[in-house]
Amino acid sequence: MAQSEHDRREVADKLHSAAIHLLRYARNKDVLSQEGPARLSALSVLVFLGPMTLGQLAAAEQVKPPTMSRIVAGLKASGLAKVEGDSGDARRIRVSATARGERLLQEARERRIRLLAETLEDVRGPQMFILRQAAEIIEQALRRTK
Amino acid sequence: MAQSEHDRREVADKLHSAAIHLLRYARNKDVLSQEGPARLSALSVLVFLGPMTLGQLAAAEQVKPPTMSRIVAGLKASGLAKVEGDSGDARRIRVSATARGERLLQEARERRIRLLAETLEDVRGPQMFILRQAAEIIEQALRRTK
DNA sequence: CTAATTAATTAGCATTGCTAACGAAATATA
DNA sequence: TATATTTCGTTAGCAATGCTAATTAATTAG
Repeated sequence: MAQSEHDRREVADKLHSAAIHLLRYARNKDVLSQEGPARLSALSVLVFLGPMTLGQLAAAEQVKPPTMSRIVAGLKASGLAKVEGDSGDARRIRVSATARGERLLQEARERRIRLLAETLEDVRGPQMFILRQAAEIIEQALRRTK
Repeated sequence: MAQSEHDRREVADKLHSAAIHLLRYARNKDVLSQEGPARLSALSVLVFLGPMTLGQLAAAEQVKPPTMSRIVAGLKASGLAKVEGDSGDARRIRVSATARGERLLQEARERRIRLLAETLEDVRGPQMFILRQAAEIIEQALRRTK
């Protein structure tokens, strides 16, 4: 069954709106970590995907290298990430999360998730299943597009 | 059937991640409008909820008044919003979208939606239904929490 | 009529996005 | 091999967006 263009756009619009509202709500807790959203996001990439070069990190975060250069400098200054030279190519650097960075990220993540979970408190079993599937469908669709 | 705390957190985490990725992807097209995301978002509030004071707009966007003051100044400078004195309380201002603001917003919105709709191209009927329901469940849950 | 509150702005700071220009290192080519 | 090109990261400088503190003007309370 082919989906009509109209249906797809309507769902796209609703999803976009819901995503904005969900993140705006979750954002409030990130303030507690004393680190900005760009740094937390980059840190989470380092924690979950492991060490990588600055360019790879910039690509993963979809920002330009100069932007990531400053984000990494900030993480380094806060002791959340460390930077080593790449063995084999002296132009590259190897960025990785420190133990403190991993801890801080898990805490920030905990807070966000707890906040969102409270919001979902009244959502019942079948609806929870729908949400779980929806998240999976979205990620798959985005992966395909990339 | 009571949802376990563990399940709720897992779904919250997945939704958070999916929302981040979805918005990061959609963001790219907003560049075309030559207006930043904060201005487009404020403009959309004006377009869909109608004229309001600066304080109301700040509250709707969950930012502080000085931030909104500058956003409104930007919109005004671009001819996308206009500002009038409030009849009855000279401290207040009445902010509203101009015709050009409405047009630009619809165009930016169109681009975003079209981009996301393309991403959902391969999503079939039943899954589309899940996404539609998910968006609704999220909005409802957030409305209850607010 | 004064005092307190409220609405918006201004000033100043930090973060985060960009492009342009640069330096250093690696790779391709003549 | 020597030079040219490409690649990687940084620096400099701009704009947008978030904040708090302090100011101004208007309204409301006492």
